[in-house]
Amino acid sequence: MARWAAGTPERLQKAALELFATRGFEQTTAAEIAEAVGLTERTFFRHFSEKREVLFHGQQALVEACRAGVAQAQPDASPMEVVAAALRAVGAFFTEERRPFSRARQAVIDQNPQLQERERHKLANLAAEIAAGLRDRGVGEVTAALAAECGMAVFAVAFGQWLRDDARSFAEITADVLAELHRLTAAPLPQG
Amino acid sequence: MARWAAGTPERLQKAALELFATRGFEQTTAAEIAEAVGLTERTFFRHFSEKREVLFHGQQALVEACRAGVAQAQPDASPMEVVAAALRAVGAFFTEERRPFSRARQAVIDQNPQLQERERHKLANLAAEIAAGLRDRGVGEVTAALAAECGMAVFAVAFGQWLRDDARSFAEITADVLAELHRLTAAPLPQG
DNA sequence: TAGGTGATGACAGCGGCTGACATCATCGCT
DNA sequence: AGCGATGATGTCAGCCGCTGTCATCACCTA
Repeated sequence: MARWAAGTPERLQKAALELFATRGFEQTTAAEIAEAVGLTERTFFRHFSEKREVLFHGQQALVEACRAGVAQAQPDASPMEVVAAALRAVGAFFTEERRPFSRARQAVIDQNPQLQERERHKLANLAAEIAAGLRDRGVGEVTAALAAECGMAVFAVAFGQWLRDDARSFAEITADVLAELHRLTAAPLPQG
Repeated sequence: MARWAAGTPERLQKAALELFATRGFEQTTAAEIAEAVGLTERTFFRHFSEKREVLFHGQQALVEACRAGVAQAQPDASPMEVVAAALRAVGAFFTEERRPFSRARQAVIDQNPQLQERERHKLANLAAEIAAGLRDRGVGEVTAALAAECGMAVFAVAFGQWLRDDARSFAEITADVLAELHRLTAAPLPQG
């Protein structure tokens, strides 16, 4: 057990989410979030490098799930198979219990461009992670980047669907969106 | 002709690019940029909503080229054909004369996460623009979003190549990357 | 020449974020 | 029990990004 009250980042995140939801992101100061859990502004910034980061705490697990998914793909898998493996692994992160929190969090993010920007940034990092994994497997630079970016595209679309559709799991939705991607690009381009 | 010295945003951008390149983005204050062209910090922020925006001045033309590309696509074009049309239109923006500037600008952006974040944000806006155009054509929500995001993926990869490869035009590279996308997704997934 | 318009300057102020130093609770060791 | 090490927190000062407000000044129009 910790010396100090454990879960400080989590408590800050919870308080921040509530304050952002009621007052809005910009109308909430870091000092107010800290005060809500009995801490000071300075301490807030010791736990989070930026005010926005308080909403992204815990996402490291997602990155690692993604990395693991890439690592576990068959050695002879094609780039898109590796990407699919990464997406399946990511499905383990977005469990059913997580959905309410994700929804509340997304509602806040949808209200603020700065937060959307941050979320995109995290997504891009995820893509870079996958691309690096692909390059390690000997996939060419351009192919790796493209496949990873497409994986990001699928993820972004699937995640949005997952938040809306209570009836389907993240894995199901992702599989559908991946299939849709293959359908979309099935016909060759006339001017290709 | 204007009442005041014309091209103030352009002059600020030029000064900013030079200062960012030598000192770095964070080590350069908005006041310094303004002072470099004989203006005050306050005036800088009248031209640019944020310090970062000084590097994105002029990109509205890109958005409009993109929009025009979508509009000019054949009425019966498939989603990916529309995306390809948008990418071709965007090629008109990245002319040969623009390459040196783009390269210098990118070198600065590559050095700073905040700027990378901003660039991704702009790219996402572009994708949203294309997606909206697709929806206007009756393409379903999910398909539109996915196709647009894939277009963004192709653009991101192609742009990187364009900066590196002096010998090829943006249009050529984009066509290649689009072809690569179709190659990547040609084989159906085993678990699809 | 007078008045309108719009870019700029000057100033005050908030909030995000950081560095530096002090404090204090807990842990491990004796 | 006592003691030093460790690490989270508090306190304070300060820079910078960014904004509101009002004054100023250049230029245009009549």
